[in-house]
Amino acid sequence: MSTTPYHHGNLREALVGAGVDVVRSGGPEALSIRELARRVGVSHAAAYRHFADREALVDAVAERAMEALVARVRERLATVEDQDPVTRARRRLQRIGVGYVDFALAEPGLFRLLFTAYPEPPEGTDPDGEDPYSLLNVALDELVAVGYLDPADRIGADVTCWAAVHGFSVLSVEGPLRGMAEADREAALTALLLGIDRGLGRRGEWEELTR
Amino acid sequence: MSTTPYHHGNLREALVGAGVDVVRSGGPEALSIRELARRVGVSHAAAYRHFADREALVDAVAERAMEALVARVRERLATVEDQDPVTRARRRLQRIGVGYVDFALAEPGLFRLLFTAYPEPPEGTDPDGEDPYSLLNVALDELVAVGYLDPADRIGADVTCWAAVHGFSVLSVEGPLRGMAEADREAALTALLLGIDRGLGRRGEWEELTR
DNA sequence: AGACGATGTTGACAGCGGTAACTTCTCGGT
DNA sequence: ACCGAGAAGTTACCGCTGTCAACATCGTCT
Repeated sequence: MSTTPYHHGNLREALVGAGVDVVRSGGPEALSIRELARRVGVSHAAAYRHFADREALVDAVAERAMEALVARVRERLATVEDQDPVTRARRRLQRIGVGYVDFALAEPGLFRLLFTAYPEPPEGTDPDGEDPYSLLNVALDELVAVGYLDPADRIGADVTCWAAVHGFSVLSVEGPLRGMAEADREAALTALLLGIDRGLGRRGEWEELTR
Repeated sequence: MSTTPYHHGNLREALVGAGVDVVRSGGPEALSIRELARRVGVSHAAAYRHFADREALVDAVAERAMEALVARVRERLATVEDQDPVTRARRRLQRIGVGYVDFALAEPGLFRLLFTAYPEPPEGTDPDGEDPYSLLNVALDELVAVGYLDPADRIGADVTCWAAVHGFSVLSVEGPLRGMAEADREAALTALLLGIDRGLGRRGEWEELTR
């Protein structure tokens, strides 16, 4: 009876969990059905009872990665303590960016996986409404509400912010900015977020946001 | 004698050329040594006389892709005809961004390949000095020279611009912005480039850059 | 002429995604 | 309490890939 039972119990979860481990250490390209089956101690064909194909498995792991990303951003968001509404809103936007990049650098494998799952839109508006894009939009609406961001400039601001932060992450994780010294990267990110903040704010009534 | 000669002549070039074709139509994942060999009409192992492994082949194709990207950006750059030095410099920066994104959307396969070649830095400072990053730096220096960009803000400006434009491209080509309506994307890109321009310019002495 | 190095071929191996046919277990209805 | 249906796992196979080793062919230099 000490022999492993014929049925695993909850193979699906086990596979996804192993998938997260593999991607964390080896990146998306290390994610193979056979490798995961091996890790879980099951034949490779068993996985097909729970996933239509490799892509479905990748998607499932990507979902986990997305949850981790959102968690990281929320975490950073929670550290904002400013009282002044304007400063607070601006800082919140900044924190979203910091959290996003943080995650990308801390978990390059998971981050790359998120945008490697080519066929299906990795983010978009999740039905459960838990994606970084939503958080970003909330933050931008807040900036409009407190009067920092001109409503006319609100259009396209989401894409601009997302593109800048995502681009920075991609270039840092798998692009030419990889291998940049930590301090330099920190400075570059600060400059980038400052640039966004500056580009969004109304002219005149502007004051540098402290680090 | 009409039989194909035993030696191909210049197999390396032929393989890379076929590689470009394959990637253009099928993306980086369609790039396989055997497929290229088949297209060129040569045995699958012949490629190993010219490339150490698949990665080397991918790199060679990526180099071509990079040349095409630079060509596209230069092309766009050449269309700037403004006389006023400041406007001219600002517009040149804008054109670089437009060209970059244009290429990404026109050649998604080649663009993705550029940043799929994980192990080796795809861009970086090429010895022959022909990469988009150099063009960007020249444009930014120009902005400083004409007095539009504060020298203090020059630091990190390169990364900020690159990140924003690259991020926009990535999100449009393989990310959540894929499938966005053409007009919407156009508007979003305009807003993004405007945001960059605005974020860089000195306060006060500022005036909207016409489309 | 003849040897040699570069180039191309054939054949093999392992690992991958995916499918089919078969086995084992679980569970719900009588 | 049974027992049959279907869920879950297994083995065996296919074709594809990258990669290597052994062999064949060609131009070229002496």
